Order: sequence, then structure tokens, then C-alpha cells
Amino acid sequence: MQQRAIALVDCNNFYASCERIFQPKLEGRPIVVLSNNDGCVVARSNEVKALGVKMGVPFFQIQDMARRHDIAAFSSNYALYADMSNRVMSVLSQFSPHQEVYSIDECFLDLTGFRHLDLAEYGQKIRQRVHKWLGLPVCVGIASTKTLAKLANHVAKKQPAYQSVCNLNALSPASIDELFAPIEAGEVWGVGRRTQEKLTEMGILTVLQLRDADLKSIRRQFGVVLERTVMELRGVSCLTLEEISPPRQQIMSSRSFGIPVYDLKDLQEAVSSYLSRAAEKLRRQGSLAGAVMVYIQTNPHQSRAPQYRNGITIPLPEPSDNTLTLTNVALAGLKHIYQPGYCYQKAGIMLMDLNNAEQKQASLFASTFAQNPDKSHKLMQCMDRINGLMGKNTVHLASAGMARRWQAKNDRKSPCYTTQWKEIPAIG
DNA sequence: TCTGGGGTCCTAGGACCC
DNA sequence: TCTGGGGTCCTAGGACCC
Repeated sequence: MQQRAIALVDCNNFYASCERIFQPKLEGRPIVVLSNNDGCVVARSNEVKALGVKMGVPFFQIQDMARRHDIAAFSSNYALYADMSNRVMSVLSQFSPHQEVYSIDECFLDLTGFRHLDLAEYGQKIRQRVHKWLGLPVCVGIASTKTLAKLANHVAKKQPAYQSVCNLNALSPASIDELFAPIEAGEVWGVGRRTQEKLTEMGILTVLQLRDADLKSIRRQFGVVLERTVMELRGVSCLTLEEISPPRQQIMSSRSFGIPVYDLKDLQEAVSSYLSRAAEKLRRQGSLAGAVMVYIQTNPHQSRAPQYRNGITIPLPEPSDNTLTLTNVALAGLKHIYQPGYCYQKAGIMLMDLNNAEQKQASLFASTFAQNPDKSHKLMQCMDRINGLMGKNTVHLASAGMARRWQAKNDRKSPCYTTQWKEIPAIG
């Protein structure tokens, strides 16, 4: 079988880079992007990484350092990142007929058909076009399997000699061994903290050692997943390119609150608004939910305060994608688990047992909406269209509240430069 | 007193990813 | 004072059935 050529294209420090595009004066200045509620650091520019700030640290823990080094901190602006991501993916799709969008900032491209070209050069072309058209830096890793392509990307990022593009297919076996020998096994895609610890105990420290480990004992100790990973490191492709993403099997929506919440009323508003978002996603992918889960919890980090967490899953008599139906179920569940007297930090909902709306099974027992499914369907369509055209939350259920005191903090959010007419950058 | 064995389905929990 | 959110897959163990 011919050797495949899979590229992994990954944006460098994606969120931080997005912020920089529209504020060029931030070039060279350390930047962090914060998680929801301005809680943790979820993206760091190179300057911040150099300062030793780790991924996921609570922002308040580094606030002194942030002041000392003049770190620019941003609330996350998902509308901006999602829009920039779409643009990146669209540019990248020009370089191969086979693309798998793997996450918001990376995608696989099948370049097998382009093997007659110098693929390192081709990778440079990709990089330059994304940079020229969008102002975003990317790195490219190319190899015969997805796992190796991820690793090649890691090399492209870390080793300046490669100038952001690394093609393992062009290297001799001896130079690949040399390349893999100093890289920690934990850098491999699919090897997390736990697995790395266990591997270390077995004396497997490097990528090279993992690749050459005894397959049977890997299988026995870790299961099929890591076995596959080792095979992929050997150049045996076990993971296919998934060009069309399968519909989600569950849809979650949860948020921490911006302020401490005690009242059922606030929780109801939050749950209702999370549910609306999730139901929109549900309808967009053309699914129906068979069950709704709702949960609430106090802040687990505040160990001295009384703790309470609870959740309940409620099956629906008949699968639905109707916001009103789903909300009623979620709010009934919430009422059931709510205990007064606690300081709640977070609530969430999950739509479960999703299945295709076209294969809907009629219930034996007619429910309120089943008596008039057309009407409810049209109402939802109408809501989705208005919100699509006029902006999120233009129309929403009254139960989602108007004041929304509990909403997460995001004081440091940049404008939606690319998705809101009134926030388009002006040159003057 | 002696008390099988194999299959399926479901769930919870763990591990991983970004 | 201040600690994110949203997913997937696999496995083990229990319930249940014949």
C-alpha cells in the first residue's frame, strides 16, 4: 500500500493570536485569554509561555505577575474565534479535497495525492497563505498517520530549524529515531497524564521507547486505545480522516455564575437560558432529545462553605427539539433537586439520547405538543430565524429572565470585529 | 450439604482531547 | 475575593435472562 501523507495544520496560540490581529500594538506584548467568567488562563502568547505561566492556572494567582509584565488579559470572545476559525478552515480547504476539521484551531488535510510535490514546500505555501490572508500564524506537520502528523506538528512548533513545517515522510529512519529519542512520551496524542505516569513506571519515557515497546504488554496494561497509538507511531494507520463530523450524541450547556446565587429564581433563569442555547444547537443538527439532565452545584474550591451538588436525568415521554417542552422538563427537574440555603456556583443542562428527527417514533400517548406538532415546529423555526438574523437572544423565553444578574463576568472582552456591524474596526 | 455458565444490556467512572 | 466548558471512547461490573 502506498504511504499516505497526512498534514496537521494547527494555529499557534489561536485565541491570543486572534486578539492580536485587530490590535497590532499588542505585537510583542504578552497576552492571555481567560476562560468563561474570567477564571482561568486558556490561551497564552509565546511571551507569556516564556514567563512560565501554565495552561489552566486561575487568573487571580498570576495577577501580580500580570501587572509586573504588563500582560494584556482578555475575556474569551467565542464569536470572534469561531468566525476566524471558519475563515482559516476555508483557506485550508483550498489545499486538499480531503479535510477533517478537528477542532476550532486545527485540521487534518490528506495530501496523499500531492506526493509528487515537495511537501515541505507545500506546507510553507499553506503557512504563508493563512498568514497573508488572515494574519494568523500556523504550523504544519506532515506524516503517514494522524498520530505522527500531530507529532510532526509538535516538532515544527518547538524546533526552529524546521521553520514551522515538518515532514516526517522525508526523513530517513535513522533521523526519525534521533528526532524521537529526546521527546517525552507524554507529547504523543492520546497519552495523557495518567498514562504517562504509568509508562514512566514501566521505564518508557520517550516517544522512541513508546514506539518500540512490546505491543502485547501495551495492550494488556492500557487497552486497545494506546495499542492503536503505538501502531500509528510505527506508521500503521489506524485512524481515518473523518471529513464529515457525525452529529453530536449529547449537547451540554453550563456556566459558572458571575455572582453567588442562592435563589431558585436565578437558577431557573440560568437553566432556562442554557437550555435555549442547547436546543438551538439540537435543532441545527436536526436531532431530537430523548432525555434532559439538569444539575446544580456549590463551589467545590470553597471547602469551608457547605457543599451540595446534585443532578437529575428525566426521560421524555417522546423525543423533542422544542425549547418550551425541554425547558419545562428541565425546570421541573431543577425544582426537584434545589435545596435552599446553599451558595450555588454553577448550573448546567445536558440533552441526551439524541436521535435523528426524521426517524422520530410516535408516542402511544399523545402529549400536548404532539397534538399540534406543526405549530410548535414553526414556532421554533421562527425563533431560530429571528435570532439568526437579529442576533442571539433577540427573542427568548420569559423564564430565561431579563436582568440576569447571575451572568458570568467578561469585562475584558474585545469587540466582535468580524461578526457585528457596529463593532467593525474603523480606520481613522 | 451440594448451588452453572454464558450472553446481553446498561451504567458509572476513568481517561483522553481541545 | 477571584479556580472553564464541551465533547468522545473504553472498560468493568451489576442486573437480568435462559
